Amino acid sequence: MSFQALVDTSSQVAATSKRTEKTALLAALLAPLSPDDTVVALGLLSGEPRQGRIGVGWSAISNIDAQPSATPTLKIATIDAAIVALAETTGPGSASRRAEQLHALFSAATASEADYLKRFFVGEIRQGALEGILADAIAKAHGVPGTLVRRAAMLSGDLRRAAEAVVRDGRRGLEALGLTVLTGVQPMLASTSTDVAEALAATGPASVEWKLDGARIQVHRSGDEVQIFTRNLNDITSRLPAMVAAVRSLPVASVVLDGETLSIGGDERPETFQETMSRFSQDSPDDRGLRPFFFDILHVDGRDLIDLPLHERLAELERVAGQYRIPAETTGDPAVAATVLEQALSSGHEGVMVKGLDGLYQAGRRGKSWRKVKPVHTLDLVVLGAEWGHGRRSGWLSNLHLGARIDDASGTGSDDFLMVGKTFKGLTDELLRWQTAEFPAKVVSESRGTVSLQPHFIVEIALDGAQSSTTYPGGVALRFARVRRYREDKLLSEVDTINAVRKLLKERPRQESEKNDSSQ
DNA sequence: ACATAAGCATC
DNA sequence: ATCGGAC
DNA sequence: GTCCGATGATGCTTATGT
Repeated sequence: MSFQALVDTSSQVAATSKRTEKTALLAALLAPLSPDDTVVALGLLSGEPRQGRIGVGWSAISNIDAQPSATPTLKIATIDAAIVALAETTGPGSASRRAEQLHALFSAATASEADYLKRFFVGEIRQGALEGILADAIAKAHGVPGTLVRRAAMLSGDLRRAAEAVVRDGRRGLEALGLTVLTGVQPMLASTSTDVAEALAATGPASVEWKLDGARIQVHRSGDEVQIFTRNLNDITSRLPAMVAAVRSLPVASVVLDGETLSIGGDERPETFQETMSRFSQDSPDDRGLRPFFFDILHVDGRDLIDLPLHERLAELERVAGQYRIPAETTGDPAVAATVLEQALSSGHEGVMVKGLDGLYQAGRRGKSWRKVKPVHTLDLVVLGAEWGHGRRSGWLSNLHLGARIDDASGTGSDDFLMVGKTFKGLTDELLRWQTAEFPAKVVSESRGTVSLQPHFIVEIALDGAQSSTTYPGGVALRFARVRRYREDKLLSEVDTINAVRKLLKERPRQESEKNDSSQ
């Protein structure tokens, strides 16, 4: 593929917002593929180049023409900041003019930047970047059903594998791709329900399992060989030696398990998510504080289990790894499920998963037979500022800076506020229009895409909880904050206090000595 | 040598 | 992660 | 039902700046 064709197509892909058009453009790119080709398909990523690093974004393209095509590989590259910036900053003009601009920028990139980009752009697809569209495009280009491409990609954990298979062997090659032990499978995801009754109504009789606040793990074992993957199929085997040993001791020759890992304290209660992440992310770790909890099994001793109903998989899981099973109860009764939820919460966990007993393991899908249920908190907070949005939100004030009220012991009502987080979620186009129209009247200053506002607008925020923070002045930050609605009926004195936010911090269990102290 | 920022990961 | 919008 | 795009907080490792 020529550089020019690449630039032309990427510009077009960047310029259209219609999924079908993107698919068609990419399919045209992929159609002339032969097994000897190295082909570059373009994904378009969100975001803008980080300040001072724009030069990095461009040098990628200069290397693409030079890629050797020694092996019959379909290479899918994603063009990140380069194409976004190309579309947004160069304005109208011929593709060749844009190409010249790009070349000028490439030459300004340092050697390390170019090296980084080679790794990043060529031969790698960033997780989640337009994969659906790319899968459709690949299917279209080769005249096979999209579902086949997707299934192959999910089970082999990698769109590139599926693409290679169609290019080389057509439909038959796709159909031959399946679950392979020691190769990551895209994990099944869950949809959300507001309460256990709603979840059970959707699933029917279910396994109601504690939802633990840790990191997803997928464990493969074949003989003595063990591989552990994250949710995005990153290989973290070397970071978890104790877990590898535990898996080696299971009474099987080969197995694929799905679960969660987190840090559990001496009192058997979970540590904070931050603590878990600290242990989980360290490169030279002692992972003994990290415990595995498994909730599914995809393969055992030569048998794939993904197309068996959940209750049969759970029976296998119990047999193979019963000691590591996540706490769960099977029921169709909402009252029983509610009790399980209460137990999970009072034990310090996040909520429950409700999983239909007849459901199959739908790799990579947000299965309707898996529902997560977590309690939702709400707070009334004040808007301290807002940021101008990007992409489809450009021209609108989008991301809100949220403040909690400082408690006032004098009782006269304070109007001082501490920032506790930001959110852009939950805003409809109508709300974006509204706040973009209303906020300017209260602006006190503006700099670098952020406007500061007098405390005036009060907004109801839904959130999952709070976590300790070193970046915010009150020492707490919101977790997964989203806008519910504006509260024009509320007074500033009714804004929730910083202490109310702090109460949402996960409470650590008290030590025995403290319990004794407090009872005196 | 040390401090800060970028980049990527988890949720 | 979550959410709204587009398909 | 799915996918995409726009962004949240935080921790660790590595690159860059002084």
